[in-house]
Amino acid sequence: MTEKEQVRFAEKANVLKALAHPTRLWMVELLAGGEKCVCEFVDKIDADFSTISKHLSVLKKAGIVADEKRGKQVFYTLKVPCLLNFMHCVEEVLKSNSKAGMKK
Amino acid sequence: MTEKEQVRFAEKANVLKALAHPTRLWMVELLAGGEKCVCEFVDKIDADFSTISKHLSVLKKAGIVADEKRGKQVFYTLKVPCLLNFMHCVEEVLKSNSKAGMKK
DNA sequence: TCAACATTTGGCTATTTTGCCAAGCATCAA
DNA sequence: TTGATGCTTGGCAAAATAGCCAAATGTTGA
Repeated sequence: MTEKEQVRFAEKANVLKALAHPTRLWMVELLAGGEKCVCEFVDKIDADFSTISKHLSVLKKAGIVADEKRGKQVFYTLKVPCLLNFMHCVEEVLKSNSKAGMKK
Repeated sequence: MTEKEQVRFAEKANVLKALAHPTRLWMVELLAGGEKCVCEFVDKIDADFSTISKHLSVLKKAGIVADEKRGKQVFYTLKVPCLLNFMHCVEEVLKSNSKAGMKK
């Protein structure tokens, strides 16, 4: 494996790492329904404002969402809609797991 | 968010977490070309046998790969081919990132 | 200018993840 | 049986991640 390939895999892993958290996954799914401001996330779950903000920042650094400040609020949008199709594939995995009884 | 939904997001996040590692991503891509035994992975990169084995076990627990012992060797196969399409989407993210100059 | 609001950042501890080494388990050949 | 081979597991230290609190920042309305 060349060094270039290694870098490539690391970059892809970073994008996945950003998605690999229950809260962030939930955020991405919410964003699929259109832009949201930070406060909307905070309202919907029981988590610290700062925690939400940090999660959004992780998604942003990974290039998954974009932010835009308007007035006092910051609105986030999903930059990469194809992520939603791919979620279906993750669901496939879960389905196959439950079918298999999924001995851990 | 109901508790059931929370569990669901956690499960999906687990699948993603399993994929969110450079070495494991590389393994999945290799497996896309057909089954491989553990030794084939070890041959191809400079990592401990035990490290490789543990990575494979992570993928297996997540339901992404299946293993089958034949003789002295254990062969792994990709259980969920759709994961490869989804990789294309991850590539999209990278492409969009590099286009944007990607200020961190 | 001041105060309230919306959000981000810094700092910290607790938890999880990684990857190496050594030890353990099967399988097969001699 | 014994030893070699292929792989997994346990244990551990180092590194990365999570989430809370407190403090800092930027924006608007009074």
